[in-house]
Amino acid sequence: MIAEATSRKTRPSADSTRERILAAALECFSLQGFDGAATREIASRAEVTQPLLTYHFRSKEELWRAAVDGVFAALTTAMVTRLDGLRGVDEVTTAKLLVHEFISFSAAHPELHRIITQECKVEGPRLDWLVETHVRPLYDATTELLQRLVDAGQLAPIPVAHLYYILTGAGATMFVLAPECRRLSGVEPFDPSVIEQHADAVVALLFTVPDTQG
Amino acid sequence: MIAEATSRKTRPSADSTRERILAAALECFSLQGFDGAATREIASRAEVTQPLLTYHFRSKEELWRAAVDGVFAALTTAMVTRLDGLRGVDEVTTAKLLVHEFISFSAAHPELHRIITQECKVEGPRLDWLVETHVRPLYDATTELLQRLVDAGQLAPIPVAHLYYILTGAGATMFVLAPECRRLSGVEPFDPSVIEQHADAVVALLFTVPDTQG
DNA sequence: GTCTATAATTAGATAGAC
DNA sequence: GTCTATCTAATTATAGAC
Repeated sequence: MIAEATSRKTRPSADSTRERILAAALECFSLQGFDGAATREIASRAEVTQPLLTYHFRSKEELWRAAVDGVFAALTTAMVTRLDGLRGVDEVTTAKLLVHEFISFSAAHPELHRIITQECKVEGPRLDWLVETHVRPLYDATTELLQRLVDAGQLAPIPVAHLYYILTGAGATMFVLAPECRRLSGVEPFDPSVIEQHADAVVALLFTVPDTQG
Repeated sequence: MIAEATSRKTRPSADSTRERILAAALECFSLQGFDGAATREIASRAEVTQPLLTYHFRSKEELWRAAVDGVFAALTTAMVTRLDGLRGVDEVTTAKLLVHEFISFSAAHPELHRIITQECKVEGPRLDWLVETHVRPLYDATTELLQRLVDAGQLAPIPVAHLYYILTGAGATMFVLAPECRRLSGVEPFDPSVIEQHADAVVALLFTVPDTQG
């Protein structure tokens, strides 16, 4: 029905196929790890055959990288978009709202933390690539903000490396361990009001400067 | 050289073999997950052959359970021993020292959190068993203490399910992501003084009740 | 209690038709 | 761009010698 541009190099179906493969790959890799994920299952979820993965992405390794690129791009977009909406807002309020945004993202995309946790188990080229390509920019931006808040007396005087892992761990663990949380407490972690409540809790604990009087 | 009791049912070598297998199994399962861990590698690390695992533990599944029993037994021992040394101490101080103990244990045995994280990715009988057998007693004891502290005004009024995941996430993540932490910050998470500093930080943030005056 | 040898399954990657 | 068929290697579990 619709005339297609003759200049395009790939068939119109290819884009959506790639997208489906990437979505399936992210899911499988985050759930089962790089070695544990079977390319056949990724293909099956994407409703294509297994050799097609090799056609679109040269190898399992490159497919993994493309899938990881995807989540981090989504995170960056979410954080930058939020920040753009906060021009002129003071730094403490901005930081609190960014923590909210980060926790919302962690709930919507627990794959992010799962992938990092998976790869942090064994030293290797995948961890090298992951940290240097994606995590370091995130860490640097976060800890720079945290340091300014500590210097301004808005955060407890704790080294920023510790604050970083307290923030990310406290923020994400409930969603990464969602099936456990549901069983133990009856709380549904992905309920929007629960996500909100969790973010409020983390912000409340983080942004309360302790008495210097012990 | 040494005369052995004739009444024992297993050879003297068997006990130490079982221990070596269990140690190797815990390491492999925590690093690679149940499916990812190869029984051949577990056997190799324990310096035995692969069919011997089947002899001592009927299947890979039962080996996994035995290995998991081991870490949780170690955690229980550590916490109970610490608690026994604190008879007569007030509840707030006790709680703070138990948080320290938990964080020290998490640093010494990151396998605990790795195993839980692994299994929480897919619903299944292993997760059922893990939660009901080992995690629930831990969760119940912890949240009962947290609730008493909230009621006494010693902790911010946050639902205990949230406090539980904030505490465990904030306490353990730095050690679970140790290779990343090292690269990003230069901080060595397993340095005893760093562990101590991290525990102090978590306690400081957790036990500071926010101003009700916003 | 520990081994060697092997059976049955499944993995990622490739060849080549369409 | 997508498929079927297949190769090679690695997996858990088992049989049976010692």
